[in-house]
Amino acid sequence: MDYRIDGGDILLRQPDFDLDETLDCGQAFRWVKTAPDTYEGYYLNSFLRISAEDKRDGVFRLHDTTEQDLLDKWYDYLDLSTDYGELKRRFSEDGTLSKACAFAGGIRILRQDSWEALSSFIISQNNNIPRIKGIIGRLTEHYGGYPTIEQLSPETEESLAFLRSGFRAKYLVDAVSKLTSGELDLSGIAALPLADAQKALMTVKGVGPKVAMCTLLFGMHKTDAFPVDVWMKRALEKWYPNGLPDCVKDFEGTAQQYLFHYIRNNS
DNA sequence: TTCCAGGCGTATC
DNA sequence: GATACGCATGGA
Repeated sequence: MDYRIDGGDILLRQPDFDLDETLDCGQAFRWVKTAPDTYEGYYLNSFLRISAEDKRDGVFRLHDTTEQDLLDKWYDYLDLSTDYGELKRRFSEDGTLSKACAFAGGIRILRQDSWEALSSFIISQNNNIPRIKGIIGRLTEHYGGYPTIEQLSPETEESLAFLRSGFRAKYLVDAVSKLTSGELDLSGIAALPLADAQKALMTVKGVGPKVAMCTLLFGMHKTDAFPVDVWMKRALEKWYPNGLPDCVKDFEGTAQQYLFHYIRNNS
């Protein structure tokens, strides 16, 4: 990791990283673009303002933060240990993926909190991104931050009406119930093989194959988890009717993000 | 106004 | 196991 301290900020040199493509691409819903090339958001309850200082050289300014926070939080959250240049070289054996990686080469998979990912993607189903952000915004405003499972445990479908999340409220309540009772344990699920983990998550009402895969990919950093939504169905029909190419092995989810962004912005 | 959204539960065959 | 349909809400 290439960084230096600059007053109260950190200057980070990081190739293969674009703020729009990573923080505003539908994998996380709490980042707000507050100025050109500037985002503000949270990992759990840690706030960060990050801006692109020099796009050509891939230099970013992490405002009002410390070396300790970079090493303890943002290094993991922004997945700085992964060499995306190497991954993109692997993916580029495939013609379509080569174009997808060239189209948006600054995508990274954020390592989000598992509960935030599970609840966010429950909210995301049959919904559009602006409204998903609105519901999650009301959620965090109400609790003064992203609510923990414990904070949500007294809530009911009726008491969550302020979210205006529609039929999804009862699904949140069921997830909280199963996690509070111990019937379900996210850290335990993270240790399971992919198919078993997906099956366990799907015991929650409102969690189907896609939401489970999103939880595994974005909330547990299972890079082989491959969420198939309406966009990926179109991509698979169009480009991969006979299955994914071998070059994505173990990183199907990472490849999915490039393909998702590519087909979503080119059709 | 009408359509549709990073799906899923349920009913039916 | 496959397929059809309804679902809360609001952005476009």
